[in-house]
Amino acid sequence: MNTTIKDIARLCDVSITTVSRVLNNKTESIGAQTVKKVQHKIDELGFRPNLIARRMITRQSHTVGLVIPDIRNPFFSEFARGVEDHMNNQDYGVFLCNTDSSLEKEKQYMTILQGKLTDGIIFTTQNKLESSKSFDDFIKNKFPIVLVERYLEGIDDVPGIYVDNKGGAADLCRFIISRGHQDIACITGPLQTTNARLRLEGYKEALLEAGIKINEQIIIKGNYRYGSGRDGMKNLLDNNKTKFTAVFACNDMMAFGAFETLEKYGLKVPGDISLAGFDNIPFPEVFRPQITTVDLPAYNMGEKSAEMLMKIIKKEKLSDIRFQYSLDVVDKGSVDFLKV
Amino acid sequence: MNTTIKDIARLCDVSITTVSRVLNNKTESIGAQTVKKVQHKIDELGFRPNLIARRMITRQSHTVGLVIPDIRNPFFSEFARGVEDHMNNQDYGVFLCNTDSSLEKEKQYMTILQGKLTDGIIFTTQNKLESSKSFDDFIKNKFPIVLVERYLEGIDDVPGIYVDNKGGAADLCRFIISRGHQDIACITGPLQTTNARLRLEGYKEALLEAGIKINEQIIIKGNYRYGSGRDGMKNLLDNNKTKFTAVFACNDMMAFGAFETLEKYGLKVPGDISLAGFDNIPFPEVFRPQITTVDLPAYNMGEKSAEMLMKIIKKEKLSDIRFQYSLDVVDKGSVDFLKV
DNA sequence: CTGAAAGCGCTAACAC
DNA sequence: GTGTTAGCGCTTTCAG
Repeated sequence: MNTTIKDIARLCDVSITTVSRVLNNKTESIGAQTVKKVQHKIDELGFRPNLIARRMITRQSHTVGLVIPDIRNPFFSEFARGVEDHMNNQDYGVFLCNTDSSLEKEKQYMTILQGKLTDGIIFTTQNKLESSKSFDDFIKNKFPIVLVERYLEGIDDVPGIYVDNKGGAADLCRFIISRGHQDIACITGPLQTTNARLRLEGYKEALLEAGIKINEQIIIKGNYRYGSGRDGMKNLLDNNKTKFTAVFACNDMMAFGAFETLEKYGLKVPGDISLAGFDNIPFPEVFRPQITTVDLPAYNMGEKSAEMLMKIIKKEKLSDIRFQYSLDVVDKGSVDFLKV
Repeated sequence: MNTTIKDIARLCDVSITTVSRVLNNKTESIGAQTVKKVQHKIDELGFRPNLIARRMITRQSHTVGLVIPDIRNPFFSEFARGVEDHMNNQDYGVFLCNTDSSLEKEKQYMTILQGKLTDGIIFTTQNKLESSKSFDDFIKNKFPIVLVERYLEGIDDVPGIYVDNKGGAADLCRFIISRGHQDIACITGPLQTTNARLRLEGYKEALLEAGIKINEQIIIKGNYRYGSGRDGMKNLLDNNKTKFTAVFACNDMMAFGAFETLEKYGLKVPGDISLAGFDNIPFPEVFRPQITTVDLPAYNMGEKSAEMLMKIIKKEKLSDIRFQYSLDVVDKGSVDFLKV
């Protein structure tokens, strides 16, 4: 049997209320002697109050759920750390849920998290259709939730944080164009997802604005994974009849994959082909290749979403129900001036 | 007000016991009609039982704590994923705690986790003295815990999983020696930690066994961080009078740092200097440099520790109280045959 | 087959 | 200053 507040009370010859008060630092109205006596016993026995019981009464779990596709993805581990650090400062804990973006797992976790296990949820997903099914309950129940880069059609009153995918992609492409490139290929993300579509839109916007015609032949569909970058590049090199001098891969992983192919074909980056990605996955600076990219402020986004969630939980007013980060291009030298 | 089991009972005109039974699938002894009626109401209202209340009674949280230094470190995110996957299969959740190896944070988290929030803890730490202070309570309380690569002096009845640091380092150095190298420098980890000491011991063992004299001049103290690899290498190159043809950095991050310096000095790896690390941090294969290293099976270790912890929680018998992984060298070509 | 009642360990009015 | 008491929402004997 575990020691409880009752045991302490008995041992100290006081009521459980008194013990409870000491435990909660409500000592203003208790004799200094009593406090000391009780505290001493608590320390002596190494007694820890049962938080579950406390939570039952106070009706808050002091925990939030963090639902992400995969903690091994550097973006999400950065993000998670941002969440945890902020929550930790507020005396909140984090319950980790990896879903692999599987609808099944997402639902399963959501159900558990709703069971009073958490006071709120930060939810991210990727690589799949933007359905709102998993959220119906949450939205109905008004369960505190913050969405991260999740675009729900027809629903705009759910708090969320977003990045300016379109603007970032456009800026990056403008940068490429400013180096003299006109024939710029694109390896897209999975176009069922809004953020992949937005990046593609940004690409098109920048080209059109520069008076460059969109050539669908050099727009290859990928899925944000390494392999699809590698294969997409192969495809571009083997089957395509249009020339191109630069490639915009819609995320870094695909850019790395594309690089593998370029290297295999004996093409230099930059020099023969310029290459750019998106995400700014953090690697040591000595690593090669270094690919020009667009930075996603993962840690900040984690902190920000934690901050928003806390406000919702504490019923404070949100300044913006949706927050959008603008994105910066990070020049790492993989895009150079076009030689004439 | 939230719906509770009581509401369902009232609405269905049955007792709360009956509702509880339906909720827990103990329907053998209930009329099919009743079950249907109750289940229907539950679905209709989207009712979810309060898990906190349930936990209070059943006295188990179905959650484990995962205490790690930093989820952003690829080793720990792999590890964490292994833990989560195993726990998930057992219907257990994971409560994430980043400590930055700070004693303060560790204690803070431990206290919370012990407060019945979790049924057990998986604990890892690094970069500091192996004191048992944080654990006194746990060990006294017999709180289920699994240590990961944490060596506690004088305590050997606490379950833990370990890797064969000494053997791995020795094998790696034997590999280097087998390529003809005799003058092998070493950049160590922080020697207050047991695992850094063990890696150094492995290095020495391999050299001695090959009849090579240990030269303390080319053993540089590092701290497992990138910067200390970079600076250690500089130190080795600038101030040291003994020649060396290979360097064993006691982890990959330091090896990458060392590589930065070598590159800056115009030295080729391999060719001019052979270089090896430890950990096998996962990066895409296109990346350069690729450093020969010793693989740490992070994901497996996560799964294994989760498995051990579950056995302890369920009071099943552990086959071994301590489990040790043997380690394999991964040749990535950064160590070549010594030119004569 | 079903229900009444006793708690789990704690907090929070409300008394004294 | 301190104690009594009534729950929080659920599970679980034990009766019927």
